[in-house]
Amino acid sequence: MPKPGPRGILSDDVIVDAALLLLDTRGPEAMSMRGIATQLGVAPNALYTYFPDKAAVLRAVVDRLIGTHADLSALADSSGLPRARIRTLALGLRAGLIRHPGAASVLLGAPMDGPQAMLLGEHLLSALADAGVEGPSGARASYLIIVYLLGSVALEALELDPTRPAPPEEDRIAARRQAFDRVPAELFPRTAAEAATMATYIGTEQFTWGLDRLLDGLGVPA
Amino acid sequence: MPKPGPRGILSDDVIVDAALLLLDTRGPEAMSMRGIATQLGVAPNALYTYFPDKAAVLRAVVDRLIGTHADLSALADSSGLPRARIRTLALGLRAGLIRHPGAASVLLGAPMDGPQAMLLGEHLLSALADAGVEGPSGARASYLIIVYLLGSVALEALELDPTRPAPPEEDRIAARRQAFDRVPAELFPRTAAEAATMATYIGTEQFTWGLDRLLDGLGVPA
DNA sequence: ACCTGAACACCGTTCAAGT
DNA sequence: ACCTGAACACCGTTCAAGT
Repeated sequence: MPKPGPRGILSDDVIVDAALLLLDTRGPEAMSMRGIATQLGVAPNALYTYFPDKAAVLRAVVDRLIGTHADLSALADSSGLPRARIRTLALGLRAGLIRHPGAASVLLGAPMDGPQAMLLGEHLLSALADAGVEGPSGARASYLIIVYLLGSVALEALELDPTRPAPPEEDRIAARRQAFDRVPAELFPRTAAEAATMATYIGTEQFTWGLDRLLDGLGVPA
Repeated sequence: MPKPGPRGILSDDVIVDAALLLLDTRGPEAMSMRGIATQLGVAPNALYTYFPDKAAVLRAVVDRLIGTHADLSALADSSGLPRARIRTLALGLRAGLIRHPGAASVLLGAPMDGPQAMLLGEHLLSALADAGVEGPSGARASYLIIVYLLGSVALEALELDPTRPAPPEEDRIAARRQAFDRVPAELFPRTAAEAATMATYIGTEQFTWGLDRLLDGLGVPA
């Protein structure tokens, strides 16, 4: 326990690093102000020099996740087809976020108003405009895509253990299949009948299928 | 502080009632095991006779919210057009959930595997089948609609004060408009240009627009 | 400005005990 | 089976103080 005073260890970035490490290794509950401080070898209240409260730390974590996993260069590459660019962005961002099994509860618990989130929105509007979806429709469409992306990740993350890396997709689907096979067909006949498909709700395949239906509905040409 | 022993006050339902009351009046953070117990005039650990842990209470709260606000009778009424039935269900459920400003964080934090959620899924499959969306596509489509619904509510709830009833929609849109008017046009030109539409992201209008695009993409006839 | 020590008002959960 | 009292190991945040 050293004396008080500047030690030159802490910064916004270092605090977000420590928060993410805790999130990935020990889950969202471990991402506490006290936990982060301990991780950094610092008193709990030292963090309050850099962030006004825990909510501010969470917002910074959200922006970091988006900045790290949203491939804006692919989205911005105007030589590619707009639909392909949007698909690449969405599939990559989803995959990156799923790799942080505890991230979903943070993503939908803190507003996406950081600089990286704004940048993502800007590029998305641009790609949609290239696809002919412009003006108010473009704005609505970009929000719709974000809602779908975050909603998918959140629902999928509910079945993951936030304290460990996500298992291979086939294992997760097999686990779901077992769960749906136990659904009583007398009470829920249609659910039971589609148990095999229900099991593939999660995963890249369902996400891609839904994204394509969405882009169809938005009139983004294939 | 009475003596220990049965008092005939507690039950699963009464505990969920108290949890919802706290959620609506004092926000998700107030919905604690200790808070619920105090609300019921009972020792904190008394709840553990009825629920194994807090997560189980949250699952029960989620199922109650769905059961209360999902109008299954309208969805099941096979005399109506399938698309209209699905729209009525989705719009009603969204409106009901938004009325609990703190509910979103709970909805996407606990799995939707309760009996009311299963029943909703079953009816949704049925309405989609009536619209010609059957088999695996029907299963995928029903999940897509749920993702959109919950994602919308969650993102919209981020801007609400969970400790107070949601203000009128026009007030919320006006507040958003002011926020978007402050977006620097040099950094985010497209975002700034669409500020007026961005402000209407939230609300019934955006939700309805997105739902219709979704149903279009799913091939549900209008 | 940057950090510590100590404290305040909370958590979820468990364990032993009483009726 | 149903409930209490007391305790354990935690939280976020604030305040006064030291460098």
